[in-house]
Amino acid sequence: MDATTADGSAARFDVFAASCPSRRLLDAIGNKWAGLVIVALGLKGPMRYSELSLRIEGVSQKMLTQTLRGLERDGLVTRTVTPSVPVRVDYELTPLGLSLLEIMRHLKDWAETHMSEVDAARTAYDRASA
Amino acid sequence: MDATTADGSAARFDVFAASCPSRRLLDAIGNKWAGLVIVALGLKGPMRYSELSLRIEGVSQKMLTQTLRGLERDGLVTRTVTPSVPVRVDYELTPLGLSLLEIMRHLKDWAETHMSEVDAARTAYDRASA
DNA sequence: CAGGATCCTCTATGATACTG
DNA sequence: CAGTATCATAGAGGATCCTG
Repeated sequence: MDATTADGSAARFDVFAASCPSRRLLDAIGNKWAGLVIVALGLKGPMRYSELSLRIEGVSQKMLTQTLRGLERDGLVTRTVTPSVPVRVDYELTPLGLSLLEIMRHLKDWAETHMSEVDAARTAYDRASA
Repeated sequence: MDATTADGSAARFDVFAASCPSRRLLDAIGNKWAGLVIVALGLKGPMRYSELSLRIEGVSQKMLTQTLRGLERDGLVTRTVTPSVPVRVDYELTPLGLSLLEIMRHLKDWAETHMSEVDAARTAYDRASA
């Protein structure tokens, strides 16, 4: 993990450098909705805009669109337009998106396994502070 | 991951419900610095506040303190004060924090493996849009 | 050294209205 | 249906000064 190179030739990754790609990873999945969209698309095959909208509780049109655009730009999802009379648009995970889905599943598993501990710690902390 | 049950009997977690704990997981690691702090603490043993501050490029005092407090509250790190003449404070991952570190390593690995693909997709997308 | 307290600035996110 | 455009706002994040 060298932060020494500016060219990036021999350097691997330095999460602590402001310019490291791994920081952009956090941008990609760290935002409020991207992870949720990826997991939603992982549940089944292609999903329509409206399906996603219904499935992901609380997302606004703007945020859903913005998130999908970002994921498309990053090569994580594909956007397929079918020019029928009411237009139909399907979103689907790319292979790259599927690989990220695996990570999201790890996150999900961690949450399922340890979230109660986090809650307990939080309660204890708050009680001690009060 | 059933989103189908309204009764909640058989349902485990529904990431798509606004109240699901998994959303709070995203809060815990999705913010700009928490993940970085965890990875930093995973590099070696306990670290002092100033060490972390130097290691994590770009963090402000406020954000570092705030992040550490949050992680402590969630039971992911411990805070140990040594009342020497200039006070000394060490932060260290708890077992729970270590388990999350594992996930962070998955994320890091994914980034190292696929970030170039993301960059390529991004470049292509931007070129096509121009 | 390790923060606490303030003030200030964006950015992320949302609500609403409109369109091909 | 699947968005785009616009306006509005809370809160994340940062700069700075101060203290035990």
